[in-house]
Amino acid sequence: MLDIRFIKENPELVQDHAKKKGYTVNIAELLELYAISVELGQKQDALREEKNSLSANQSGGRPSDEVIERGRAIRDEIQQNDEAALAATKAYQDILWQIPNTMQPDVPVGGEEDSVEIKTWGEKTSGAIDHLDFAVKRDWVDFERGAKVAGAKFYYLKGDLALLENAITQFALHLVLTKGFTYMTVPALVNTKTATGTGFTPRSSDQSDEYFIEGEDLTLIATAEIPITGYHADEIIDEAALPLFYVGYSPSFRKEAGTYGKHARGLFRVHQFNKLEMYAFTTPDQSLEVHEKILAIEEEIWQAIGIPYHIINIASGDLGAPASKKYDLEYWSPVDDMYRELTSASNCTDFQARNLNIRVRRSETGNVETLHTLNGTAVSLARSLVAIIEHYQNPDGTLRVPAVLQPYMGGREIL
RNA sequence: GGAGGGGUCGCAUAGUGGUUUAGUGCACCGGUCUUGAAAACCGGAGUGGGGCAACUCACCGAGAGUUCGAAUCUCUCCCCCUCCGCCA
Repeated sequence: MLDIRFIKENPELVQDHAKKKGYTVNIAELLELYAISVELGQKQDALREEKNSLSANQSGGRPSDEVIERGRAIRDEIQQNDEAALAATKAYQDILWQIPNTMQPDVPVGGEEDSVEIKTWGEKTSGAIDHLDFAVKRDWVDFERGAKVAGAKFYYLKGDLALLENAITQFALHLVLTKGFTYMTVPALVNTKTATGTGFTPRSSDQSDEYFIEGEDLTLIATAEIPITGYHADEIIDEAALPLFYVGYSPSFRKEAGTYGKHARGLFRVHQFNKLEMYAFTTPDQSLEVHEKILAIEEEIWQAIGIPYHIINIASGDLGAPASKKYDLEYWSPVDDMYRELTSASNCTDFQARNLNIRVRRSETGNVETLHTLNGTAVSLARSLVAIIEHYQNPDGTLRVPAVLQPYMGGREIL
């Protein structure tokens, strides 16, 4: 969520950015409800002050009937006001939670088609066999048995393709580790507080993309970003420790309801995939630079593997609530003759951190402030396999192994 | 899952209804002393909200309750420890 005081000082800005992101929120109503909440809170505080002074004057034994009578009256009044005060607080907070993060000045305004290409790398080629046809012929992937065992869009990876997935993970992990990241594995299920704090919709929402465990306060993670964000919840981190870099490996679960249109075939969009995710906790003044660093690592990975791509600066309408700016790395698909999303890097500034109460203690002043969080995909495995099959296939049905992955495939050059 | 024991301001602890809006030790910051440091002594210091400020409110795992008054009593839940059960 945003800082209510920031909203109070910049109502037009917040309203404008929310609109550009495609969110319908009423800032004027929010501020009105907030004012009511503060006013009721002040009233309660005054009553509590009197209550405290009454009991502070007692030194043991039973106070006079008068004092008890006054105490009862105060207690009842506090209780009566409490309902309205809590309702007012909830009313403004309900709106506050719906307000998306503000954006950085260089975010393009508009919908998906307004995202701006800022860089291209590699050669666009054309004409390749669809990854699913290619892989099924080699008995490398089995969606039919996935459906039998779990449901549509679940799958098995088999043999060399499963081994290649492991090789990609190992290669990317070792590369990221040279950049100062700490490797962690994470809980694949998280509680509601962690999921919603990271910016994912709760169980109650019909738009939720997450799977929920019935009868438990548990959500299957859609990305390791969720448990890593929660890792430092309710902590105050010394400035000297920042930036903190983590790289987490986890399965990712997504319902992907209503996305059965284009590009739904095969491994590109599935209900479960493995992912290696980079994550950073930074001071507010470090996050812009770290965002570029994370993007640079993503580029380094995909240049090393040898997949042509471009980088786009995601337009406002496609950013989502938590991100203040987002880069996508889209690889060039010689099957579809278009770019398709492969990885993503977001600067969520203090939006997630405020939800989960993650702060930094400044070295010089000792002041405490909300820190910044960033996340970026190192490799998203199912999609990585699609890209590699499309670009490294041979006409005879064999697959070349990208040179940097060969050490992780026992030196094999052809699969 | 069962039984028992616990969760207190960074760490360690005191506190079983009213000068506790939480004491003490360690660590931390400032000062005295010292050539400098250590030690000793003096003082300061939690997080969040409201207020221009003085100041004030909330927070002792979370929530609810009893009471004029709750860290302290009651209930529910969460987490940790020990033992048992189950199990990679």
